[in-house]
Amino acid sequence: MPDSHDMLFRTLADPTRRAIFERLCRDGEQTVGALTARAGVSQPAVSKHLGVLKQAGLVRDRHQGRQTHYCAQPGALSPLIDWTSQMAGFWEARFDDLEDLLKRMDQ
Amino acid sequence: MPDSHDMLFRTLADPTRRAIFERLCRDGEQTVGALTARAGVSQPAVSKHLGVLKQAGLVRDRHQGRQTHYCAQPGALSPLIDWTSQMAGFWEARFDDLEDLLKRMDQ
DNA sequence: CTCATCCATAACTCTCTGGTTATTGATCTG
DNA sequence: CAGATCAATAACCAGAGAGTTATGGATGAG
Repeated sequence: MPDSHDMLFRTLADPTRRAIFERLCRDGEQTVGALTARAGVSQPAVSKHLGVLKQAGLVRDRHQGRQTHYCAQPGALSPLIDWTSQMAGFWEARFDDLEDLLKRMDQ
Repeated sequence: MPDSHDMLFRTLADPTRRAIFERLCRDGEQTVGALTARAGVSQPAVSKHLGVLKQAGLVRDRHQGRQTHYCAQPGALSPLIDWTSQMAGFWEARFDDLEDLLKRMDQ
């Protein structure tokens, strides 16, 4: 069972994909065509990236006629935030341990 | 010019590498041998991962005799935190815009 | 109905990278 | 000094994945 961090980090590791997500965060809902126009890669490539982003829960799609609108789901970033603060937390915890140790040594 | 986000995301995308970093955050400074013992991959693989982590600024090394000690530098995660909150920020800004719009429509 | 447009999928290529084993350099030990 | 241990590097391999072109299926327009 690959944890959610894994999918999240792997999904956001690609610059093109991250740019698409950023764009959706900045400017809101976009059609595939609009995203393709600025992505610098072909339309199938954009569709594939959107598929990966959707799989990771980072975007939602909405079909309207023959076009598909995608919008960002920034809430899906929370595991990433959790992980980051956990790492920082471990760091501080160990720092506190060191402080305790120094205090005890000081006595 | 690949921004620092890029290197950071790419570095943390690999599960083995991320596990090594997590371990250094949790348990503090470790030798290559100690890390290899729990990494599930060969020593050269661990050394390569540590090289990548170091390149990204996520770890520091300290040579002592014939062994090398590595420790995490969680401060290097800050661009990642910045990026994440920026994405969330864009989201909220657009939400505020929507609120403004609705307010104006309400008048 | 016919043609055009939009998006997704298929099939393929090519590069990148994470893994391996083998080796070397350096340091500790006897 | 000789042998052993630790970590880094070299050389290589295989799989993943990001890109392409080609195609198909569905919807809108004339």
